[in-house]
Amino acid sequence: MDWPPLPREFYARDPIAVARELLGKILMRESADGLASGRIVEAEAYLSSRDPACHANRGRNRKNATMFGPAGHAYVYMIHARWCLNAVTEDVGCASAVLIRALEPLAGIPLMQGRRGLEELRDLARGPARLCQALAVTKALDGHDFTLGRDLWIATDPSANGSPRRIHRSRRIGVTSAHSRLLRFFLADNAFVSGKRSARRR
DNA sequence: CTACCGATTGACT
DNA sequence: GTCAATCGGTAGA
Repeated sequence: MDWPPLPREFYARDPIAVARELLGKILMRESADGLASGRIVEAEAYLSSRDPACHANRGRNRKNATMFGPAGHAYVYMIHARWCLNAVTEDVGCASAVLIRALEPLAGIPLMQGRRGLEELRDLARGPARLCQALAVTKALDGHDFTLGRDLWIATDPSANGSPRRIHRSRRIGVTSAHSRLLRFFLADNAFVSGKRSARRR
């Protein structure tokens, strides 16, 4: 079974559409340690200059430069001493992105358990920094091209067979500005979605 | 060089 | 529900 990467066109669109459609896709990570993967169950859209919470809102700098580049690349940044992973969306210069917030672990679970230092499946990748630790995603992968289909990429789940999924939307977690905007998307009733119980409901 | 920040997490009541 | 540790990046002196 192979896992072809989503094409550039998937990412080169409105980040809200990309965030919604990333739900149910498989995030793949291949490193020297082996393969690990998980189903994306939660994502948030960040809308560039039209979104005060977006890192690119105040213009380009060294840290956010990847967001200003082409869609389909990884934007990795650090918050509270932890790494978080985004997919760059829209056109070059737009600087919008989708934050991948939680995974349901699929392959390489012992590898993820080792990296996280715990066993509990539900805690391995429930949260943006936890999933980066579980998949060994660091600044070294900032700017990485997801469409290459190696190291780090996103694929369609062949077992998903297009079955409709219930998607809920809510306020984004943790942001201090534009708090009221409903730009967080997650699979309803999925145990691997982050946040308190109240944040797992619409 | 120091000071400050944060799209978080984990431990706690 | 609350709260503080976390530390690399960045800005500014």
